[in-house]
Amino acid sequence: MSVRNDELADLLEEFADLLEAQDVEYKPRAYRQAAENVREHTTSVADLAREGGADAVSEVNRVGDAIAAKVVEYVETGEIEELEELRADLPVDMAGLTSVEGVGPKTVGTLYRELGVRTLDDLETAARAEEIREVSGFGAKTEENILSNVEFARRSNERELLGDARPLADDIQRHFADVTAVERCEVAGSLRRWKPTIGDVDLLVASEDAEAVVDAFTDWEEADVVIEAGTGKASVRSAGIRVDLRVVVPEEFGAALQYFTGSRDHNIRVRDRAIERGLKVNEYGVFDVADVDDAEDHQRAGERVAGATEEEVYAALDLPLVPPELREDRGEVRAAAEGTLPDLVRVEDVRGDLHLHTTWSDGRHSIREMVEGAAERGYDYLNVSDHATGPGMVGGVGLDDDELREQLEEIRAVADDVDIRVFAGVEANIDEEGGLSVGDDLLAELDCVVASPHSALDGDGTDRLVGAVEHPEVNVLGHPTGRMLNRRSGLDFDVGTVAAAAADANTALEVNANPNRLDLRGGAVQVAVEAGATIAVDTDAHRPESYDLVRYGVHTARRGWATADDVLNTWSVEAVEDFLGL
DNA sequence: GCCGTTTTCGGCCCGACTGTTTTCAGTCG
Repeated sequence: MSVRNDELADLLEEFADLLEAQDVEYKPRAYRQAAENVREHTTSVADLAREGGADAVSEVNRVGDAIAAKVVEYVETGEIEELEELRADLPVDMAGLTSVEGVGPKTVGTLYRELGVRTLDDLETAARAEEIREVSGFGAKTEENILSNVEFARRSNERELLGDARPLADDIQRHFADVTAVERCEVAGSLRRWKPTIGDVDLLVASEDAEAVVDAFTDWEEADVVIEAGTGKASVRSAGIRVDLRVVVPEEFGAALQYFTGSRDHNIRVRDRAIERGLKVNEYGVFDVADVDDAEDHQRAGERVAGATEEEVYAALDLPLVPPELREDRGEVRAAAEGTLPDLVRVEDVRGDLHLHTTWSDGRHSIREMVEGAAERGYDYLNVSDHATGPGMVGGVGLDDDELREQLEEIRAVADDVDIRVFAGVEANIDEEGGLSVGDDLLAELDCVVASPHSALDGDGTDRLVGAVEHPEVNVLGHPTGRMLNRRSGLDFDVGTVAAAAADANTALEVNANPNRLDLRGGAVQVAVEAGATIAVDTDAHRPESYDLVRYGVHTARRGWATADDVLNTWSVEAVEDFLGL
């Protein structure tokens, strides 16, 4: 059983928290940065450990010899001796306790030493017994805050889905559109980079009247709780999601937007480039500090050369604007400097959807309604791809070959009746050996075959997925890992291997736009595109309104550096027919 | 513990906010 990157990253974060609770300096940051890079690494770090040892693991950004050795130790033995010692000194549910708003590693350490608090339950009990306020450095207010935040922490110990957070951000942007003090309002942070899950919603507003903006923010009808409200920033919770607002003056808006969009590693690259040019970049602007004695004297030291817009911030560093989706320190600053940033696919480039369902399987609408919905969006084509029966299909949802033949007739009948091209397809199931759940003769009759894994969604799926993409009748590999965000992590597989096979076999790899999936993820798309594979961005719609989810898929593809040329369903009908061998 | 096209040693981002302090610590982003 392989160890997932997430699991390794969680361990390293626990390491960081335990060290921080002991007042160790600098190491916690090192472990945290290593954890983040392990989590985001596009291949299995455990495999690196097994195949190349500590040397291979230390190739991961911000992972050095010491942490690499610990990763190898964990992969080989299932534990890390030093971590076990730290846990013995501070035997607490660190992740659970620090998930309480306002409770960090140091607080955890103090409350364990003073009150023996080890779990969320202990924390709640101590707060109710009014014991926490007796501890030096704590008071009644802190105790009340802990008590009110424990319950929330218990309910939501996971990150928010992009698909939940983005509509909330859309709503507050509409709210701010009517506030005269707001000159500009943009989403920042990981939400602006369209990460599949986010910690909170970051909003940035340009205004000369910060107080009025903060007031309008806390008055927002969707704000359930005001967490804090200062003169230049404020935080509320809405629908269980934390929303952070920052207000800046217009001439610093671009610099602040760049700064708060991140990622941190991207910003470090940008800052390094500034330093090379005798410039300083921070959230207030770009400053020429070549003639300044002490550039660190104050935040706005030197002559301001940029700040009002992001374009001018990047331009001051001789760079074009880097699209937010690329700001992950995966080579984008170098590409920008060399003028080789990709011309990323856009939502409006999409001309059809190749994966959707109807009442024939588990969809909510008829073939005709799904076709008309696509036509209303202005699509040129769509592929009706209901579930076939087979492994992973429960409750009689999937169609057997006879039913699929029957459905084929109805698809052809509807197709003859409408102006857009309707492909007859299926979503077949990939079994554990990489075979399909539909007969080859029927597959050959269909226009566009989507093959997806729906069962046995753990372990290494490389061979299985290669088998599927090499099947001569398969055109699209649907949601390749089968992951469900916050619920299951899905198959592990070597993206490069599957993508190379897919490129050879003329099979597209799907970015499933459903916000619970976003599968492939951006990092994998980047590897796939580099390997020459074609991408399909599909919504897996079960109703016409779900076609709107396509934006999540497109932005995920953008996170993978995909251009419109890389994405099958931005092509013309004729080009898609050619790809499908029709 | 990590990192380096000025460093293989000596630095590590830092400001806002809150609550507890009576000058600051912890958390968060």
